[in-house]
Amino acid sequence: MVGASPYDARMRAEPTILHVDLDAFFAAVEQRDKPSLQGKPVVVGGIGGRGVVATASYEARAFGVHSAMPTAEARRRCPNAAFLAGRFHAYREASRAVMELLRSISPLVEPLSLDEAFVDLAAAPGFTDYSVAGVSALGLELKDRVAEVTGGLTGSVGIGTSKFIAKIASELDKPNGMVVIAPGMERDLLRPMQVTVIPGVGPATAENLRRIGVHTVADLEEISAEELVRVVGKSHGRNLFQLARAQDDRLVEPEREAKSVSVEDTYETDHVDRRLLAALVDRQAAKVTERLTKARLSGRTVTLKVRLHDFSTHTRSATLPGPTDDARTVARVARTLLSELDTSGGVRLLGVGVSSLADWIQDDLFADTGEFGDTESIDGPEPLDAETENALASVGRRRAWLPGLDVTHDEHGQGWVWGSGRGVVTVRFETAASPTGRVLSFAADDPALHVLNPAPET
DNA sequence: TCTGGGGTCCTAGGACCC
DNA sequence: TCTGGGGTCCTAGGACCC
Repeated sequence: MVGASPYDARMRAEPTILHVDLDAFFAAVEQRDKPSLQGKPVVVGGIGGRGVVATASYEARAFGVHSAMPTAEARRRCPNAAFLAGRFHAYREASRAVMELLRSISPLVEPLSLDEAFVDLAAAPGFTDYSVAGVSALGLELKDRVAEVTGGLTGSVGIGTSKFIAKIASELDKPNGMVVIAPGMERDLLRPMQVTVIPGVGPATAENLRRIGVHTVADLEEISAEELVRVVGKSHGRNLFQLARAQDDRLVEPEREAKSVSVEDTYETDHVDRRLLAALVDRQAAKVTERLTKARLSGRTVTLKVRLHDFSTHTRSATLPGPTDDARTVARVARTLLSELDTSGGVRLLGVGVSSLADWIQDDLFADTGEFGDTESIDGPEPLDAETENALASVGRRRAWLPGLDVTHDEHGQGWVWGSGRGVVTVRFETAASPTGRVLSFAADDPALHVLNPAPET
C-alpha cells in the first residue's frame, strides 16, 4: 500500500514547484501609471452597460467589488472608484517582463495567463538548496525582482511539491505574500479547507458535492473513487479523488499549443436584423482569420456562437475537409451556421471561432469550393445596402476617449482620460514617473489632443 | 443598466468503419 | 436473418479558469 509511505510517487519529495500570481494585476498596473489612483479604489473592465469587472484593486474589493461582477453593480457598491477600460499593451508589457524574469530562473516556465505562471525549480540551473529555507530565500528574492522589472508591482508566491499545492500556497497570504508548504504537510494543510479551493471545483461541482455531504477536503477524503465518479463524472471524479489526497504529478509544461482562436462581442443592445447580423459575423470572421494568419495557423472547424436575448447560448459548428485561414471561407461557413438558428428574439452576443488547428497553411483549396453556400465571385464580403452599412458602422464603434486611455497634449504633455461626454474630454496629466497631476478639460475634437497608445482591445 | 472575452477540458450521442 | 463490439470523428452543450 502506497498511502502510508511519505514517498508518494504522485508528488515530489521536495518543494520544487513555484507559482507566482501578480496581485490585482490590471488594477495594479493602472495605479502604477496613474499616481493619483494609488491607494484609491480602481476597477478595470467593461465600462458599458453590459460590462463586467475584470480586476478590482484591493481598495475597491473592500466595498465588495470583485471580478466577474457586472460593472453596474460595482458602480452601485463603489461609486467613487475609478472605472477604467483597460490598457492591454501595458499589461502585456509588464507580463512579458515577469515571464522573462522567471525564465532567467528556470527554463521550465508555464504561463497560465498574463499574471500567473508555474516555474519548475528542479530545472533551475545552479540551484541546489531545496530546503524550506532555501526555496523561501529564492521566493523572496523573486518578489523583489518582480518589483524591479515591473516598476513596483507585487506578486504572491507559493512553493510546494506539486502544481496544486504551489497554487494553493500562493493564495494563502495575498497580496504580496510568500508561502512554502513543507513536504509532508500537504494533507494537513488541505483537510480543513473548503472543496472550492480545489481548482476545477466551481459552483456546479460544489453543489453536487454538498448534496452528498461534502464541504471540506477532509469530507472529500472519505468518499470512494467510485462514488465520486458517479457524482461528478469519470475524469473529474478521479481527479478529485487524487487531489483530496494531495496527489498531483502534473508536469510544468512550457510550451502548450493553441487549440482554438475565437472572437466574440456582446452588443450594447440586442440585434434582430439578419443582414446586420450577417455583416457582424463577416467582421468577426475577418478578425479571427487575421489573428490566425499572424500566428501562422489555420483550422478546419468553424464555430458560430450566439447568445440570445434570454441569455441562452447556442453554438453551431462545421468542419471543412482541410484547414483554412481565409476570411471569406470562414465568413461563408459562419453565415450558413447563423442561418440555422432562430434569432428573431434578438441577439446579444455573436462569436466566431476556428479550431482543429494546423500549424501550417494549406493553399486555398477550399476557399471557393462553394460547399457552404456559394459564393460571391471574388474579393471581399457581400456588398451591403446603405442601411446595413450605417448600422454596422455604429455597432461597436469605439468610444473615442475611453477612460484610462493614455493621451498626450501638444502643450500639456502626457496624461490619461479621466472621463468624457457631451463633446468634452477630461484629462489628468500625470505618468508613472510624475507626481499626481492636475486635471484639465478639452473639446473632444481638440487637434492638440492625441491618443498615445493602441486602443484597448475589449 | 444582470451576467465580458479568450480560452481549456469533458461528456454524450450519432455516424461510420472494420 | 439477427446481432456484435471497438475506435474515431464530429457536434452541442456545459463547467471552469483567469
